[in-house]
Amino acid sequence: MARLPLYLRALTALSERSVPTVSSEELAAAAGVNSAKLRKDFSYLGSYGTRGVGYDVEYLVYQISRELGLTQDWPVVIVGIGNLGHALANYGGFASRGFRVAALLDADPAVVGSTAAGLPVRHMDELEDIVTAQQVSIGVITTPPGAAQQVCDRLVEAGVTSILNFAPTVLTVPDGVDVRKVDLSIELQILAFHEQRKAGDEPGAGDSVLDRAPGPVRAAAAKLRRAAGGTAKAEQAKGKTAQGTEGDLSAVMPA
Amino acid sequence: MARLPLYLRALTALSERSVPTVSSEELAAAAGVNSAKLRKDFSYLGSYGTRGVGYDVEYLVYQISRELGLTQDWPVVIVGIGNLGHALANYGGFASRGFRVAALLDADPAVVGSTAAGLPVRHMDELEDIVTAQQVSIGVITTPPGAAQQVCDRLVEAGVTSILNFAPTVLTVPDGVDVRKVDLSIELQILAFHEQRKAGDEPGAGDSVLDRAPGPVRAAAAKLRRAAGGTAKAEQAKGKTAQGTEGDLSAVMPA
DNA sequence: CCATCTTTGTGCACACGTTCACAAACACAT
DNA sequence: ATGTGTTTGTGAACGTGTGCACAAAGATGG
Ligand SMILES: NC(=O)c1ccc[n+]([C@@H]2O[C@H](COP(=O)([O-])OP(=O)(O)OC[C@H]3O[C@@H](n4cnc5c(N)ncnc54)[C@H](O)[C@@H]3O)[C@@H](O)[C@H]2O)c1
Ligand SMILES: NC(=O)c1ccc[n+]([C@@H]2O[C@H](COP(=O)([O-])OP(=O)(O)OC[C@H]3O[C@@H](n4cnc5c(N)ncnc54)[C@H](O)[C@@H]3O)[C@@H](O)[C@H]2O)c1
Repeated sequence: MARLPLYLRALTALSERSVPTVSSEELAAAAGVNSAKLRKDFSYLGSYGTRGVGYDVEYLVYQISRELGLTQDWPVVIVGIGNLGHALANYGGFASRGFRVAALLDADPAVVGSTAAGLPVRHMDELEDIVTAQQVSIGVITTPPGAAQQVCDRLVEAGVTSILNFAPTVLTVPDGVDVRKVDLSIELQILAFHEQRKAGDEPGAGDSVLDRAPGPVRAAAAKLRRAAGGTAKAEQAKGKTAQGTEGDLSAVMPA
Repeated sequence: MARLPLYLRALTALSERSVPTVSSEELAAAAGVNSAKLRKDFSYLGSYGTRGVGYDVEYLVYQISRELGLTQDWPVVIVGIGNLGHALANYGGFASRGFRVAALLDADPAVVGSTAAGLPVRHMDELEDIVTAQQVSIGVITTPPGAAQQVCDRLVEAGVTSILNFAPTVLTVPDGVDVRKVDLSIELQILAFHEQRKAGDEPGAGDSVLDRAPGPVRAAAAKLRRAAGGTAKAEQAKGKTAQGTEGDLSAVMPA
């Protein structure tokens, strides 16, 4: 399950404080989940606790680490050493969790050759050699969105079977390849959505009348919109033209 | 729903190519979801398409933007201008999606006063004033994990009601405050988990014998572990001591 | 050795999200 | 105006994940 890393983090914190055992209740509180869920997770995992006492912290740490494959360390390549790539390269939290940065890669000759976090930035041409030689199976993509799919293809071709994608792009990969994406804009948009909910429910304060009208009015409205060659009421959209870096909202009010 | 931003991104891409309408099938493919799911999302949202034709791209873009609260722009503060804070400050994708960086904040005097992405880094003391004056409701935490809860408390106290947390910490907040977390280590660990699954199922290759034995052997094993004062078989763990930056795996083999 | 108390492991019901499949609705050509 | 083709909107079945609640298991104290 996806909650194991959470448990592991809570457990290691306890381990550092030399706590010998935890009850499911305590651990669940520390990890921010339901205690029944935690117990079910552990039972499904096969790890056994002791009734009346709880779980042995050290044993669980080892069990979960093993289950997650953290008893071995995983070489990782980072492709696209810009703002985000630099930050990731400098991040110490990876090494401490069993992930080793095998190489930093970029296509820009101006970036290639510089160092980040003590590692040299190497050229994309070396990708295949590096992946093969060091048996890299995990790749991190921090290139601009336009290059992401192309980089992804090369990674997969070279033998990478797990990809962590930071570019706001939907990657298509063959079966057997796992992709996880981290999209900061989406996170913020979700927050904004809830934020708006809190601040009273009057989203547009105007055009909801037609849209919520049932029956034949709907068809009329649709026809109207199409006839106008676009959004009939887009004039209500803010004048913010936003010279989109990725050009996402740049066309709320089209030409 | 959490998929609206995805749809929005696909739709804006279409909008830039001046595509007037899309079928649910096409859009679903572009967003990487099931078409029925997409239709249900839209119907739940209240936006109407036209049967036999599809959805009006511009109209949908506006509708979703409005639903997400993207017709207004949201001031955001970033706290902790280290590696990650810098990267976020430099990221243009926020501004283009309706998010404006209201201020960069840090506690370190060595960092305060420098500039990042053209903005000055200001001291934490100014937090309350900034949040109040600019009516900031969204805060981003990129401090070390130890400071995260404390920073979170101050943000909430100042009036922030939505928090995006990059520190590997479970934040506790009062009701009415939303927290979303982005944890890169967890993402990598999940990938490693699946990666291990692919590479044959022999996680420990040794100690699974006892653990999977049913019946009274379980109790014996548990007793044994407790008596040994820790993991009876942790000796099988790799010798990698990992001088943990956050000290996460540093205690797989305890003292 | 027995009683009591704590905590696990899990059966079960429930709620939610997902997917299929199809009728109604609309466009378009004739 | 009518038929045909396309696509939406949604009812209903399905699978999954979640949480309650409780019996069994073991610890602990007498
Ligand atoms: N910076 C952030 O905080 C942030 C936040 C959210 C999302 N993102 C996303 O992460 C990605 C990277 O962001 P960034 O700010 O670091 O951008 P950036 O422009 O600073 O860095 C991109 C790097 O990728 C390299 N690159 C370009 N094409 C390449 C190719 N074909 N092969 C290899 N390398 C190539 C460039 O040379 C550059 O060094 C973008 O997709 C962005 O949308 C960034
Ligand atoms: N860098 C990454 O790629 C990365 C990846 C995953 C997670 N993270 C997490 O993000 C967080 C930041 O990472 P980083 O690499 O940028 O760390 P960093 O050490 O480079 O930056 C942290 C910044 O926070 C500031 N700070 C410390 N205490 C503060 C306080 N009480 N109030 C305000 N500011 C304070 C520091 O002065 C520093 O500038 C960490 O929790 C880390 O675990 C980072």
